[in-house]
Amino acid sequence: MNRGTIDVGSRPGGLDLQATLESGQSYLWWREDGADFEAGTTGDDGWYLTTARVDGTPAVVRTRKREDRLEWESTVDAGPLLRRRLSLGDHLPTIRETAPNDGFVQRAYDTYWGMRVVSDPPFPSVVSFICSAQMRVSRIHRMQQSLREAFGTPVSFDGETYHAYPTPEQLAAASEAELRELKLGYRAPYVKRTAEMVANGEADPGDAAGRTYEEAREYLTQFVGVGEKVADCVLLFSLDYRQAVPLDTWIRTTIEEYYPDCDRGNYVDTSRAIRERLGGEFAGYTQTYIFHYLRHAEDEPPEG
DNA sequence: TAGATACCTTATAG
DNA sequence: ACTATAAGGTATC
Repeated sequence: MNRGTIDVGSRPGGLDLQATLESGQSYLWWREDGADFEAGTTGDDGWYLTTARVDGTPAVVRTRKREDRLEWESTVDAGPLLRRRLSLGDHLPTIRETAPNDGFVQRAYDTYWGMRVVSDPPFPSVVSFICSAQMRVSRIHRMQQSLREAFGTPVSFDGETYHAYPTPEQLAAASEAELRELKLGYRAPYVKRTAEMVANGEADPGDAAGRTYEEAREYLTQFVGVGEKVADCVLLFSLDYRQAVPLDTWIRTTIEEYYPDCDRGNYVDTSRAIRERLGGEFAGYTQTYIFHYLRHAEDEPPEG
């Protein structure tokens, strides 16, 4: 068993672990206490678990926050992995500086200050967001758990057996019927065909990185089940395009209510307009705070 | 090229 | 109880 701690208290903005992991950015983590992310259970002093691949080998990691330190235990040295996946190097005050000085945006930042935009591995991120179409957050999460348990490689850790997130090859080998049994619905063939594309080398979501933002989004839409919105999610939550603003039903409501002039009637132009309105470079970061705030704290009184 | 429609399944509202 | 509706949309026509 490898163990370690990471000081997060001294990092600008600190770390709100629960908000980071339960805000619908990543579907690759689960709570050790088994509580549903939508159950409203508060506090981030319990363990969160995930799997990862280190040099191709499946690993298990668990982490929790104690005071100003992030503690972790793992089958491997998980320090570097956590720093990256949780974006601990992001300078939150600099990011917040770019956000508009609107009341509800500032309240969102106040409420979840310390929440970081994650950097998930590309393939699991693509599959997660293909599954997200017309689906509730809790069920997207459940689907990824089902995929891991049905098709992932078993890994032993601390006396328990876990399952790594399936590889493209493992998902490509699954039948559409098997995927439908896991309640993926019409997303089942999308997941299978995308996994096949990656497995046979036709394309790789990681290859979108390095392109300009809009070219990268175009590249990702070649995968089956990946449209503009899902592509933006992958760019933001996996490939470090912090300007990407996924136009989901929540942000569309926000645009309607607060920024009606940004509605240009189509995805690409509306996306560009709201991206500029939310500060450009880190617009997606701000969108993530807004999304989480609208879903969970809209009725809470403002802080201060 | 822009617009309408079908699509799995489940939780929640009415 | 029972039906309608919506859920972090996309593919297809």
